[in-house]
Amino acid sequence: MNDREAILSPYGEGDGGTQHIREAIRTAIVERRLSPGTKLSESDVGSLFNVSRTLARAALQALSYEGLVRVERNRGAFVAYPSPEEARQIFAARQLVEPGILRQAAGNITSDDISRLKQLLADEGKLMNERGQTARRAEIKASGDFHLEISALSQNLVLHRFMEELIARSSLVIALYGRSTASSCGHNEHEHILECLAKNNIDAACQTMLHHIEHIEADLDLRERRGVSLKEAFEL
Amino acid sequence: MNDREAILSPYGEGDGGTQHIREAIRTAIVERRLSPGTKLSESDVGSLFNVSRTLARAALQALSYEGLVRVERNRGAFVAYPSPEEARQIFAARQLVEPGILRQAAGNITSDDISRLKQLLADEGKLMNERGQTARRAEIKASGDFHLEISALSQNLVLHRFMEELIARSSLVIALYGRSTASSCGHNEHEHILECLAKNNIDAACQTMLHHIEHIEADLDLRERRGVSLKEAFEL
DNA sequence: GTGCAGATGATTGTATTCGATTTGTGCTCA
DNA sequence: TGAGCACAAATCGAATACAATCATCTGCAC
Repeated sequence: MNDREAILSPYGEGDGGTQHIREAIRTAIVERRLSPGTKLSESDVGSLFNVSRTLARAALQALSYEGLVRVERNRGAFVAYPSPEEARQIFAARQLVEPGILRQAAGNITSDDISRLKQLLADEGKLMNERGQTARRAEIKASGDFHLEISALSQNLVLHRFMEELIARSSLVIALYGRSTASSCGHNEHEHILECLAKNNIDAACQTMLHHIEHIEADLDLRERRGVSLKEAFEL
Repeated sequence: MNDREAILSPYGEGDGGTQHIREAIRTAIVERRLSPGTKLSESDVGSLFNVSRTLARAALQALSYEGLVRVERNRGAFVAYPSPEEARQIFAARQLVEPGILRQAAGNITSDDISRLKQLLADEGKLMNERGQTARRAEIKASGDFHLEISALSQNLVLHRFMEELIARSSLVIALYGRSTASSCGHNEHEHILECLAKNNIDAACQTMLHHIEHIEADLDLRERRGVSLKEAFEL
């Protein structure tokens, strides 16, 4: 997670404490430690990180551009509560871009990359066998990381940034609408994609990727949880 | 441009004056009234819009997430000066997503949409025949608007947002590296795409779209303008 | 004349303050 | 008892103030 930092923040990496707060909250959201709808008060965030509201506000603003946080005027910031429609759009976008990204990545991949990815999958596999919330969380994260590694290999920062957003929001969606621990079924598919890449069978890799995303989405229970809006969720 | 506003800002549309400033600067950049490398001092921006530095800063920050503005720590904000590599990545991303978006849009398009788009192209054509900087600027903008209309028809906000970013940055790139007024050659291609859509010949539309983007990129003179950095550009 | 050191001015980074808006609570009155 | 209104608390929105950083300019030594 260390050397990724450079890739994760292509523009204005410094920005003092804002970036730090942003990353921390982002990770917390992706790992499900913050559940959708949770209120993120500027004062609370600020005091939590020992900074003023100014920086907290900037961080929350930044997260709202990624779609992870919803800011309502004069109300405050809340962890995003993606609607089923939003979820569908996110996965439609992934279906659209990921095969293309994979194709580009395949052109740049080295054997070193392949073994590194294999290691990543092995780690992911270990997590799968563990029980408990933290393992489950780490698993969600690791599952996303595979896709991010692929997009990094495409050597296209614009696309990589977009994928970061999509993966983060996907995690949120899975956390919300995920039916089972069936993300484990995705694990095999990750391996299969990697095998195809190793054999330079790019078309098969893309096919598998498409099925993979399809499977993830199929495991969701995309039914409206709320009648009018997510308003009620705040009070809990 | 009025009713598009709702689409343009899916999240947190209010945000007081920040959004206004952001739109104004964004439009100025896209229309080439602000050239790449120009310094955007927080105080200057603030006094220009009669707001405090706080709001100016927020607007610049927001623009930096779109890639239109570059913020350097303790240095300030500058209109982005995309590198040739960045330009290539932007167009690679467009090549990747636009055919897919077009395909989705084709599924939703109505005859009303088609006539509206025809009108848009007609307006664009008028601008092409005019001379002068302002006409050229409006033409650049109109050319991008066609692609944005298509992405709006895809009814996928996530993808639409991404396209907004790509189109805006493309304008910047064209302003920087554009060789001729050859964006006019793209006009015919827009028409051709629309004709294919009208005939429900989706594959041909996608093909044309790919060629179109290719042509735009081919018209660029993607050679590094600066040796070390864009530092010199600031002083001018 | 050239090069380094310190001072100075401008600009950004962050905190604090004041004002506006919303929400929640309790009171009054029908 | 319940609806409506008014006041109070909390939170956000924006502006201002202060601190830190960087760029430049000057002056002195070599």
